[in-house]
Amino acid sequence: MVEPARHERADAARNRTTILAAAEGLVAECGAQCVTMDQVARAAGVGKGTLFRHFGDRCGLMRALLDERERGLQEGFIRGPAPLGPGAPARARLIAFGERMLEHIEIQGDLLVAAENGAPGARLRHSVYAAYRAHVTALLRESDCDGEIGYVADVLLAALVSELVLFQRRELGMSQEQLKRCWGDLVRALVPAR
Amino acid sequence: MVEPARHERADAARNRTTILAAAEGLVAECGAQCVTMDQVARAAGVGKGTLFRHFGDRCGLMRALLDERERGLQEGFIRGPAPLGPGAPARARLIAFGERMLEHIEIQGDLLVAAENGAPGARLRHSVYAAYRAHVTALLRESDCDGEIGYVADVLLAALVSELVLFQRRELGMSQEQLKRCWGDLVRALVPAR
DNA sequence: CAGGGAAGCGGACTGTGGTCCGTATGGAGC
DNA sequence: GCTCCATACGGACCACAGTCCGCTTCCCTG
Repeated sequence: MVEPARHERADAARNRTTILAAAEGLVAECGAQCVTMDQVARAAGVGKGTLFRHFGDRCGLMRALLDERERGLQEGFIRGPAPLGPGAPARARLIAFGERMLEHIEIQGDLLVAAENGAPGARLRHSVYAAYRAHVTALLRESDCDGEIGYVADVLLAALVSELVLFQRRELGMSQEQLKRCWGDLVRALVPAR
Repeated sequence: MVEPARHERADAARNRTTILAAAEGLVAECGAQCVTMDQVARAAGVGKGTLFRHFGDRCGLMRALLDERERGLQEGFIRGPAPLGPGAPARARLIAFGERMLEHIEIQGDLLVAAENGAPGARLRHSVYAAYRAHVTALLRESDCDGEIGYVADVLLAALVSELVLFQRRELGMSQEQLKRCWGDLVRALVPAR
């Protein structure tokens, strides 16, 4: 999605950046929730068809807006410094993973919700979920977690779904520190100490 | 929603049942996913306004279709025989709770997804979620679960979100028995043995 | 530099969820 | 049975996501 598949034509590349800039501005201005595709197209001075050609659907556009930061996240998990990256024990890395995600949701919350709110199940089928799942699964395997590792990964990731986290933060009034503490307890309860 | 708020007018009551019957038929025929509100209105011989007056929105209609069965579920949790109902130790009740939910999802899966796919966070704010959350929270408290009980309840319920369960069943190819086993392991890991 | 064809563009169009408001009707009070 | 008005009805109407297709532009080839 972020790569120009083969040879992206000059006008297409120009349009993509224009659209992203316009979308970014509108989202900053009035929230991801209330930005419409027509608005973005108009703001970018581009036809609606072009919008959908580039990003597939609304969620695709939102994901594209998140893409850069999301890639930063993934870099941190894979190659960054411990305890997020390699070097620390798997359980500590899992805890750091969750805390990092919670911080990410804190900042990008609404955008994340907008990006996930697509066709039912689309979120789970998407490659981003697969990547997180693979990461968590690997860490679980590394720490000799008993039981079905894939299932535990799904449960852990379910605890980090942005819709739920925002509900806990805003509706239940939990603080971020509290959520991080709870996440740590959860991981410690599910993953043996080594 | 299921009660005639005060004195429901005769024509209104008639329409409600007609609509529910029509919707039920259409859903049975071609799946909850692909039934449109116009279709239901036409099939029930009723205006669209009437539809929305009675059920608020699409999700409301789907929830109404689920309502009877859902109420059966809740009855079972609260007053039914052990281990689902009172009498068994809390941890066993929690395990039974999850297994019952998994069976429910097995049967009502698509309808549940259609009923949950509303505005972001609406599912969590809805009274049905609150009821399940209260039930799980009470069982956790009863079993002297350490840590933030509310958080653990959210995590447990997140593992039972129908979107996720259907993904695990259909996309990951997990069997229902496997899911029940995993659920049991999850509860046992999070709840002390007493 | 010219020609041709593929890639891209735009905006009219469609389908769907949801609202609005003028009209019809049930049923309470007489 | 009659009157009256809160309640409910219906379908035209709106907003928005997503599609379609005739036209334009880019850029590769010779």
